[in-house]
Amino acid sequence: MIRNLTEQDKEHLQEALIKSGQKVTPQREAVFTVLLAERDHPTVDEVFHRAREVMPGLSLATVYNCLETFVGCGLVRQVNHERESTRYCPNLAPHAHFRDKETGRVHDIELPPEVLKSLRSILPPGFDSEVIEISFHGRAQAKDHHSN
Amino acid sequence: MIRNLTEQDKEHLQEALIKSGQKVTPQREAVFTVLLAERDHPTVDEVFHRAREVMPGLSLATVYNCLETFVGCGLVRQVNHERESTRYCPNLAPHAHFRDKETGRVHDIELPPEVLKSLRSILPPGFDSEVIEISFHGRAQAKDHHSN
DNA sequence: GTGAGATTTCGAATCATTCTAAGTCACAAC
DNA sequence: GTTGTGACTTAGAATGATTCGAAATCTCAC
Ligand SMILES: [Mn+2]
Ligand SMILES: [Mn+2]
Ligand SMILES: [Zn+2]
Ligand SMILES: [Zn+2]
Repeated sequence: MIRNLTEQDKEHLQEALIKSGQKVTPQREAVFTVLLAERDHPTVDEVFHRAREVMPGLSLATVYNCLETFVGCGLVRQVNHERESTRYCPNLAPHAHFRDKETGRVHDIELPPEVLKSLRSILPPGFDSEVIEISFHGRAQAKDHHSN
Repeated sequence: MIRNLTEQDKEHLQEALIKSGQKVTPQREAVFTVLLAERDHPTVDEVFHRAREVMPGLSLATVYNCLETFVGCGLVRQVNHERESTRYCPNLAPHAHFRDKETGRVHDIELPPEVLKSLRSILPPGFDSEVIEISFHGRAQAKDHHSN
């Protein structure tokens, strides 16, 4: 289920952590591994339970800490939908999120550069945006449970 | 500070409530009045304190109830930014939100139909979205504190 | 005016997240 | 090799926005 990190992913993790003056720890590796294993935007609690299977002593606080660290060094994004638990996404390409009303599942939606550009263009002069979050909410036909 | 509702706004409120089988109450009128008075996307707590000035016995639970009712009958929208308290917006035109990193203020950003359309177009077949939320986060030059 | 149902109110409960403080660990300096 | 330092992890308590439960009050059709 939870495969190990590829060499490439391991380097990605190491580089990002070390570049921001932080250490590579077994807990961070385990949490990062969980995030990359499935692209289903897990909650903290879901990450916690998955990571525990491979590292039984891991604490919930540490999962919170790891995820915060990853967000801080740009390894993952937080995804919020209304008042639900925060979810985490390791997809660094620009994309929107679609939350399926029925299943609760969150899907990545590719965001072409020209659409991103047209979105930025609606900002009046003086508004300078660093982050844009786009989220859809509705029904998705369940064609493929591996889709993201 | 808090003006009374115009006849038009009052009718809007009555119509929406009655259409969905609910009653017009003094509390609901007070909360709605507060929402329309300033377009600054207040939190529940802010609505509560403003409405209290005009109706001292009003309870926080009722403010939660009223706002939930209004969202249910389409009179206002909820606005969420990350993990912060939910804010409320009476602007029913399609628009995006811009949260100013420095002031915390939330501004409405007009959303032209063609941009909305280009956004919808990124959804793959089978994805049917009822709600799209777009939020920007960054710095805005404070030209006009009345802007929304 | 009455009664049924909706609404309001207060306080308690929930629950995701953050905080605190103590225990571990990695590793550099001596 | 011991020791010191700072970063990291851990368990549990605290926080705070929101929701729930139950009793009191109001509203409106009859
Ligand atoms: Mn689906
Ligand atoms: Mn501003
Ligand atoms: Zn994603
Ligand atoms: Zn708005």
